[in-house]
Amino acid sequence: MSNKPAVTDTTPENFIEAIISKDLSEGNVPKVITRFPPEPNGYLHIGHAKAICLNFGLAESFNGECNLRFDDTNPAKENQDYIDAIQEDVRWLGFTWAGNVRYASDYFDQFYAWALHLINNGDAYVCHLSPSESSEYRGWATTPGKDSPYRSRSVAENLELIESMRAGEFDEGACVLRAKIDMASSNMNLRDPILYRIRKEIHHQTGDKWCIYPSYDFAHGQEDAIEGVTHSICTLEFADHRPLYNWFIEHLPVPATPHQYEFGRLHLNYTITSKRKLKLLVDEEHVVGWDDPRMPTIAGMRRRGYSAKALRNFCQSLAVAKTDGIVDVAQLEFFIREDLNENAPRAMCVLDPVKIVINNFEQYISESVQSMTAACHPNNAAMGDRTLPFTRELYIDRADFSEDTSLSRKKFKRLVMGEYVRLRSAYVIKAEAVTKNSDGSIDFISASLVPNTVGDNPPEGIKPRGVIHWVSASEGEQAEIRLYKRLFDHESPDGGDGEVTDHLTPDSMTVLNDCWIEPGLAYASPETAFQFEREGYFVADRWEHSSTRPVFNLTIGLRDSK
RNA sequence: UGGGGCGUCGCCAAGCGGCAAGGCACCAGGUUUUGAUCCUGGCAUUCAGAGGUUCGAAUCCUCUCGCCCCAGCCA
Repeated sequence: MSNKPAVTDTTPENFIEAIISKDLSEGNVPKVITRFPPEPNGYLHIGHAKAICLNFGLAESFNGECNLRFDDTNPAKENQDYIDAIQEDVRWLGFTWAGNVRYASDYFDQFYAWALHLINNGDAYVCHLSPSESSEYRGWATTPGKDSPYRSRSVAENLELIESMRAGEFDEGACVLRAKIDMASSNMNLRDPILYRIRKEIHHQTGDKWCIYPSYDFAHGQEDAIEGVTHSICTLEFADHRPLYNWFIEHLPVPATPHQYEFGRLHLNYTITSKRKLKLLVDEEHVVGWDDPRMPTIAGMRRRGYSAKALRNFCQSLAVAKTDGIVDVAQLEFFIREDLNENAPRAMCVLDPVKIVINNFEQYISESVQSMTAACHPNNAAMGDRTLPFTRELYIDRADFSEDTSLSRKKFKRLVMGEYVRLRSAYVIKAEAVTKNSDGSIDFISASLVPNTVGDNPPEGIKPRGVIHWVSASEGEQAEIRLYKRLFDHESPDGGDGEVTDHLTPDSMTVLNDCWIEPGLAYASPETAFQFEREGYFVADRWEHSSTRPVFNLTIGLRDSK
C-alpha cells in the first residue's frame, strides 16, 4: 500500500525518489514509468550500469515499469549488433523491461505528423542556411544570434519544402527543419533548434523509408509522452535541454506530459566512460573487442568475472545527486571482492611453477597418490569439500621459495632453505636442497614432509613460516592464465591534454601459458569464478575456456597487506 | 565577463535552523592452515571563503572564490 520504496537498507531517499514519492502521494501520476534510452552506437559501460540500475530500480521500488528504448535517430552511427549486445547486457544485469523493446524509430510517422503540426502553427520552418552559416547565425554565449533569412517563410512554402525533404529531393546538408523559438535566448538550445536533418542512410530498423531523421531534442520528450513515461531521468548535461523538452510537450498535442530530471553521471578514476573513445580503443585494436576483460563495458566486466550482483551493489552505493564527482575505482573493487569472497569457491593454481620433490614420500605414503580433503570455502561449510591429490612431485610458485635464510619470518612467510612451511590442506614440509640448471635457475627443490601434520599441528619445535599453495605435478593440469592490470595508468585518462591512448598501461595484459591448476578445474563451466588461494579471483573465460584448454582470467587480486 | 548546474574528511556522501550519519581508502590491534576473510578501535570543534540574521547556522540572507556543462545538421 505504501508508496515508499521497498528498500531494506537505511539508505536515505535520494532527490528523485523524493519527487516520485510526492508525485505518487499527491496523485500526480497513477503509476511510475521510467525508461532506459540508449543509442545503439556502442556497447554499454559502467556509467550506463548506473543509469540502468537507477531507472529499473526506481520502477521496481515503486511498483512501476521501466521500458528499454533505443534512441535510434542517427542511422549513420548505429547498428543491429549494438542493439543485440545492449539487450543482453541489460538482461544479464538482472533487469526485465516492460513489454517489447521500443525504438524511437517506431514513432517516426508520428514525429513527422507533429513536425507538420508545428509548421502549420507557424512554429517551425525549413532553413537553407549551410552548417557553417547556421553556426554563425547562432551567435555566441554572450552575443545573441540573428534570425535566419528563411525564418519568415510561409506555412505553405514550409509544407512544400518539408515534403520535398522527406521525398529525398535535397542533398544531405542542404536544409533542415527548425523550430521557431528565440535566436536571442540565453539558452543556446532555444536558438531555433534543429528538428529534422537529411541523412541518406539505410536505417537498421526502417530501412530506406526515411531520408530525414529527427534530432534528439525533437524525439526524446515525445517518445516519453507516447510511452507514458512519467519520470524521464537523464544526466546533468541535458539540464539545458529541459526548457526545449518542455517546449515541445507544450506545443504539440502529445498524449501525456512527462518530466525530465537530471542526475550526475558516474565518473571513475583510471577509467573512461565515453562510448566514442571506447570505440576508438576497439577500432585501433588497443583491446580485443568491446568485451575485452580490460574494458569498462558491461560485457567486458562480465568477461573479466565481475558478477551482475556486485555491479548492482556498486551502483546502489552511488549517490543519485546533482554533484559531479569522481568515484575511486577502489570503491568498485570493494564490491567485486565482497561478492567474490562470499561466493567464489577456493581452489589452488600455481602461476609460476617450480617443481618440488618430496624425498621421503614413500616412507610415509604407500600409494602414489594420497587424497587430501580441502574445504571449498573456509567460512562456509555448506559449499562442501573437494579432493586434492598429493603426490611425490608437486609444483609451488617460484616466488614462494627462497634460498636466503636471512629473510625475517615476519617479512617472508614462505618456504626458505632448511626451514618449514605448511602446504595448504596438506603436510608441513622442509626444504632440504635445490638442484639448479646450467643457467643458475632452480630445476627442482628437494624437500621432506613432516608426518602426521595433515590437519594437525607439527611437533614442538617445528615452526612453519607460513602456508603456501601447491598443485600435484602428475595429477594437476596445465592452464593458460591471463593477468590484467588497469587499462590506463593515469588517474584521469580522459582529462587534460593528450589522447586517451597516451595513457594506456603498456602491459595491461600478460598471458601465462605454463600454469598448473588442481584437477577438476578444467571442467568448470565458462564464467565460473574461483578464488585461487593467495593469488586472487579468477574466472573461466566466457569464450575460450574448455576442458582441453583451460583459460582463466584474473578478475581481481586479493587485498594485499604485505 | 550570457545561461544552466555544483561546492560537507584523501574519495563518494547523509544532513534542509538545534549542536557533523554511513561507505571506500588509510592507520593501530586481535583471530586465522589464504600476508585473504572476519573482529575491535582510530580517522571533519568543522561544512569553499568573508560578512550578516538568530539564544543557536553546514542548513536562512549578502558578497566573493572555485569546479562542471552549453556555440554538432551527435545523443
